[in-house]
Amino acid sequence: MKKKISLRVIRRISFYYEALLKLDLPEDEYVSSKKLEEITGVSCNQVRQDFFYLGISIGKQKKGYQVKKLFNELKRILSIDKGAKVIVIGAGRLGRALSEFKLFRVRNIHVVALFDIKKELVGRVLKVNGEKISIFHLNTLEKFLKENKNIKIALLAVPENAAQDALDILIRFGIKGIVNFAPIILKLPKSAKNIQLVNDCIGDSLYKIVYQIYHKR
Amino acid sequence: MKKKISLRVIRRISFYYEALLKLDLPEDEYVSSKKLEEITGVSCNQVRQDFFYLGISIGKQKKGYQVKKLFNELKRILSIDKGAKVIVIGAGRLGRALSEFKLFRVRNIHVVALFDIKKELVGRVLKVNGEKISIFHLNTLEKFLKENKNIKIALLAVPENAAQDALDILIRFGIKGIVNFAPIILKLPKSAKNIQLVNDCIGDSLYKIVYQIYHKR
DNA sequence: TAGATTGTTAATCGATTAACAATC
DNA sequence: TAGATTGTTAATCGATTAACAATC
Repeated sequence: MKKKISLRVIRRISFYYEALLKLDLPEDEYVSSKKLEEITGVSCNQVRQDFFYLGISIGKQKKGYQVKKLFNELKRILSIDKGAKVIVIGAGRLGRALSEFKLFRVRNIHVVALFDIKKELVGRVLKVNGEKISIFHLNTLEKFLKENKNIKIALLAVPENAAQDALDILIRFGIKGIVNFAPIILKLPKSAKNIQLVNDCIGDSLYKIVYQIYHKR
Repeated sequence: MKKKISLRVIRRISFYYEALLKLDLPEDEYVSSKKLEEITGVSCNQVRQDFFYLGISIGKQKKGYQVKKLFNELKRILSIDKGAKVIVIGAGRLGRALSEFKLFRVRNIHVVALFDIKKELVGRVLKVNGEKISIFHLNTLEKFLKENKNIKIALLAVPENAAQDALDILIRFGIKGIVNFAPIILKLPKSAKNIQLVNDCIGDSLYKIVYQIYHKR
């Protein structure tokens, strides 16, 4: 599939999916774009535009979209059934918070291991929803990834000064997708081909609020 | 000030500011938009466009922007000198991670207290950069805010099912700006006037990575 | 039938990129 | 002077909103 997708579209698709989950309607029920607007706050025009863009054309005039079918389409786009196993680099508070992030479960995304270099963290085991997740030493990462070829995604939650090094290591060991939560903009080395990197600047929204509070008219 | 500002502009302004911090140049040195492009990855055209939009016109042809002056402008826009005291609702891992988030310090943003309802959390004291931050019971929030009128901003890091209630409480007690980190889209009640709310969906970037990994060509 | 809702196109809006005269 | 860099305008690009024919 060649279609480029923006973070905004992914976000809205997520809203629709979560809205359906929340509604918990019978599978043969229908929801209209208008109904989705009510729940998600996304305008019905935008909803239909998104569906059109993504090739979802299962609507019935006067009724809307059958819950079951829509679920399937959204699941397909979000790869919910395939899910994903991810690792977290950095087992500080942020890394651990991400590991237990509830919404990841709904998306079938599982944190399977954390890595750190701090003695006092390595060896600890987190319990998340009954599953045990171990914190390993970073120098065992290469071995770990060789034994777990299906892991392609890493979340980076290390301190700012360790982030670029960690990124290089991840790429070297074959990770294909990285979300950087460290407060620094990382860039992919030119040599990195087919690697996906997103910088997630956690504080941004707060800075906007601060701006608005101080600059409000 | 009436000028609307987008999250993207705020983000880039933050980049510029952090880039200057990192460069740590003498105050009378100059940086050009080209130089800022190198460090931040934002194109020099965008840099100048942003400065133009925000009324920063301190550049000298052939030289660029004097570090000291640019610092002052960026500080002014980001209200760095004023800073902000904020509270965190929810003292789980996410709430605690936010409380110790390093980058907030650079922005002169201080978490001064956390609130929760869990017995085992209430009364605990976090140590962040030498400062002590207490976890109080949520039912002491009203009193706390009455005694600390300067606190206008709250970060919401409670579980999904508690988020809407917590938002209502915050508004009732006079909070003016809220960043919601709970995995749910909150909406302001119609009665809420002059309240700023931003939903910060922490997982989004990961979902995009997952999409790209599975749909890459 | 009349009303509601889709799929799709067109119009608008906003954000980014490009261009360039001014000038140090 | 020639080259570099600004401030600003214009062109382009992308995303959202509006409109509406089709039709159940």
